[in-house]
Amino acid sequence: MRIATFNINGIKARLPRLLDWLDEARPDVALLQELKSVDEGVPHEPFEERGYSIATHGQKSFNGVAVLARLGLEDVVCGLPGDPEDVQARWIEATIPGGKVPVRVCGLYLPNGNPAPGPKFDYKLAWMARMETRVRELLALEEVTVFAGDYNVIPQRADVARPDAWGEDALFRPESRAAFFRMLHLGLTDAIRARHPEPGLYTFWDYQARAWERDDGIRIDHILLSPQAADLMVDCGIDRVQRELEKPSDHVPVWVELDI
DNA sequence: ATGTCGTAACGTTTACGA
Repeated sequence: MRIATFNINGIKARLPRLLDWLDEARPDVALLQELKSVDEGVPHEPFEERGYSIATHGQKSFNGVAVLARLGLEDVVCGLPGDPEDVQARWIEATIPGGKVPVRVCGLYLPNGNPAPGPKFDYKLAWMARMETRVRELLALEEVTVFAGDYNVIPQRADVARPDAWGEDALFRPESRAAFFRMLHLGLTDAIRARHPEPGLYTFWDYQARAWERDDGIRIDHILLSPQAADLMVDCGIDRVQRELEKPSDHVPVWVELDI
């Protein structure tokens, strides 16, 4: 089973690109971020034609997450638990049935947090604390669980082309990285890092300043695996070529293949 | 050239978020 995450930066602008990618990469499960649309603005037909069930958690203009799965979707949960006041659409969970064992997938779009310090940075850290609580709950079930999405966190210096340019940025500040590693150290495996130790693996290049042409990238889209999922990992990778196509997202897909 | 996108708003341009 191949599970991919892709921050598409706008479903309306990216639909043709997204469908081409689905036809070519054919992931069994796709977790999408930054729909930038309400649920009604996301067409279901093109996905259903391709054999996918779809669940969306949208919001006008900003954020928005979705999950697509060929084998169907069960027990969909929208929104990160822990704060009923939080209206931002950044979290979706679903169970994928049909394999040897069911897989629980969590798709997330973690807050950017800039400028830091400030209220947006406080929101990011509070959101990460809530996510840690949810991760603890799901890990206690000892199931095959995948947490994938745009974390807006650069874990280490090896994950950024120009580390010194990101020193004060919310994506690279010590508080953000510490919160990321607190979750990782609960027993999760960073799929890409487990299999590809080399530096220079990026998932995002800014549209500005010819960042792609200069390979001035950062690794912020991550797939974290529960121990039961990590034991099933066969391969994983970053779909870098997506960045050089016409009208690309500023992110590229990241995928993992599980033996299930 | 405050550099690039995507989205929404009474919109042929501006503001915001990233």
